[in-house]
Amino acid sequence: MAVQADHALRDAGLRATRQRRTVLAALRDRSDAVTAQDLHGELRAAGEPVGLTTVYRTLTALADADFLDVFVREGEQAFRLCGDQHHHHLVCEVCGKVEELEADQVEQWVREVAGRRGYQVTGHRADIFGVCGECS
Amino acid sequence: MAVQADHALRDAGLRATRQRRTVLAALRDRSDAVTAQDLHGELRAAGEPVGLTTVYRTLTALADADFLDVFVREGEQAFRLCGDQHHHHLVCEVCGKVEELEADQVEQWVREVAGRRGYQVTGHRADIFGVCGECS
DNA sequence: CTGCCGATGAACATCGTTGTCATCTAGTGC
DNA sequence: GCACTAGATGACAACGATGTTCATCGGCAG
Repeated sequence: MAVQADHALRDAGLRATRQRRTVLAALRDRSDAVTAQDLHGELRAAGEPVGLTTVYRTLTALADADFLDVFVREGEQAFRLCGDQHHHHLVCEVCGKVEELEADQVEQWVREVAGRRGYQVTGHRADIFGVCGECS
Repeated sequence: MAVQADHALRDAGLRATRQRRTVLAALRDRSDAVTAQDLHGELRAAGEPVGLTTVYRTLTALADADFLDVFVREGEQAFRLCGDQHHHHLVCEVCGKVEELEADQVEQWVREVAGRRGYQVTGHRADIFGVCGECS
């Protein structure tokens, strides 16, 4: 696993440091999105000495490399490990759990609309917010 | 027009002040999204004495009343006057122009997915980013 | 017209995030 | 192994967006 993490980091053009491995491992263990500050707090509480700046930089770097999804809520950004394929999200607003979705219907809609209006598509996003079965 | 603006404000439970009319008028004149700071700067430059705090408060209040759409880009939020019906967006990343879309396909997809996974839907968003005909 | 209460705005406080810089270390070449 | 160097770290400062305060102003109901 540590090896996998190293490869992932290497692929992103990043060195495999203890701090980065720690951050990646922490992200692997959860299906909800975390804030840099929260993650930093948890790592510190777990006895992992990692600087706040480093957590921010690591998360940003991983997000830039498309390893993480970024959610913006209430003025702060939360990160979450994600698949490497294009996908959409189903987010539980109570427990914060995130499920990834494929959506051919949406992809098709995007192509249709953009084509009809003469736009060249550079990207799109489609997310659903709700309350999952367990939380309701 | 001023009367319309007053009604709009009244409907939102807000008093029709000179500053709010000014902000609303400025928003009416553009189809791209503006930042509170930018709008404040422009109003000041145009000789309209409006406080930054007031611009923030007015935009937030109008957004809460669903008069404005809120976009988040690069850590700051941009506001844009929008129709009162639920809609999606087609955004030109070059000129910033925003077109509103209706999308039954998307609505249907949302219901399907949520239903299948046992979620109660509280909201969703679907936006397309691209380059419009004029800009490409 | 008058009074009340919401609205304003300048100054200040806060909070998430990014920049700085001296120090450290992963990973390469020997 | 070993030394070297570019990249990484982290304590701290700085920054920009937004929240708060409070004295003052003005919309609008009566």
